[in-house]
Amino acid sequence: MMVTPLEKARKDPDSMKAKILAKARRIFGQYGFHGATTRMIAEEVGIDISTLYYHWGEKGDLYEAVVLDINEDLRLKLKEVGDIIHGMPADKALALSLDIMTDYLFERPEISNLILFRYFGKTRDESVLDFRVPELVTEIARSMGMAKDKRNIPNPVRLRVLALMNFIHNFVSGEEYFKSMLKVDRDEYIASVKETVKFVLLPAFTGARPAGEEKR
Amino acid sequence: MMVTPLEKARKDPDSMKAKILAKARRIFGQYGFHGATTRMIAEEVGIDISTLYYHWGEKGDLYEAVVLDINEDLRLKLKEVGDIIHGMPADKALALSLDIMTDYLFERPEISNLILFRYFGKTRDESVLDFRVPELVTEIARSMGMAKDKRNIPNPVRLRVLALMNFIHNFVSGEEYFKSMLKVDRDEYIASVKETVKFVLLPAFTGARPAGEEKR
DNA sequence: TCTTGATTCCAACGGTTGATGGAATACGAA
DNA sequence: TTCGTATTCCATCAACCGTTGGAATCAAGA
Repeated sequence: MMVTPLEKARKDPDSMKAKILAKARRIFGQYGFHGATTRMIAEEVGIDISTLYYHWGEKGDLYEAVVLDINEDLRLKLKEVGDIIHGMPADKALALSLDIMTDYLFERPEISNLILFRYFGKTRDESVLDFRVPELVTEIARSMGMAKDKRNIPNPVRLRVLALMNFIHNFVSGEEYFKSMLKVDRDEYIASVKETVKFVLLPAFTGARPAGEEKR
Repeated sequence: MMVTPLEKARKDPDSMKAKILAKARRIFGQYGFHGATTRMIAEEVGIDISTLYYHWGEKGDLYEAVVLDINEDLRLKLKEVGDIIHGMPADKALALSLDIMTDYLFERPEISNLILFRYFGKTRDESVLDFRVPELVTEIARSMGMAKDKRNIPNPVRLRVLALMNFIHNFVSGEEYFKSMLKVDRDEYIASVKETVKFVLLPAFTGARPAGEEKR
């Protein structure tokens, strides 16, 4: 059984492979594929650039590993959330899921950054570093009970799930920009985001009215 | 009175300055600041790279011109929409605004791309190429009647307006990715996006229930 | 026609990037 | 110790980047 470098890194978080991967997540997340350089990453880890190449091969391969790594994190978290909300009424379940995921992503903004980069940016060479978004979308739709046939999620539902995920990603990735625009600190900002997320999403997805604002 | 290169280009759309600017919008939008190269832009226009430098100076200056150019387009369009919906009831006004802006942005996806790049990406050198988002947000909040005091928009309202704009930008910028995920063509995709936009946003912002889905 | 200025291209520059070969170093097995 | 393997660093490469000087070309007025 083949063990990939990524599996090794995830198994032993103290290994050099894992250290490089962790820094690479942050740098790629901040600057995107082209904006990040292998030298920046190596310097961040405190190693020579050739050590980085020794462990991860070329830049594109490291980037791919980062993408897969983040995918796996997200998958695990979604599963965890799915277990927590299991059996709850739909409106409570959604509100709680949104809060948990918002907190989680604010702790790991590279996840949101990288996913949005993947959606919106083109890479100069047309590599196909696939985020497993389709599977994640299916997973969410399933655990939120948004589709009757759990196997075949209809397109409108898919789009709504995407909208829901992106909604949070936007606020996480745009933190610096939006924070300075609103002139609030991080804690205030996160609280406001949670409020806004629920204000916009709950009515559409559960029929609940937001708490006493926007009189009809 | 000083006339900036940007003003010249906007005044005479057949000029070389304007041609370069138009291509630069698309390339910067697709690849971001670092992903785009001056050579790519020059090649797209069909000119030598030094001609580009003759007209626009260094890369950062061209990028700044692109940002300002797009800002102006967006401002004009928002004003136009503001006039159209003037006097309409809130729910009709919002629905119509969303449809118009969605169509508009799908015709000029570089706008959405560049705005999102600005939010989410860092540039290696910390230039402050400001999108006038705060002013645009104020403008929208005002014309949608989302704040009582038109001068001082409260933060929660600002965040909701941002959410509203980003909602559309996401689907416009992610077109390629999402289209292939849903396996639909462009027309179908745009129609679905419009539907989703209204499905999610109308309930929260106007209290309307989406048309006959999601029972209760 | 000659002149002048604006425009365009060719050729090249220094710096940075991704990437590699090979010499050191570390370290456990024998 | 000696060997062998895994790891790290130094030095360097070719390609590409942003940028510029200067020569050629064009357009229009004198």
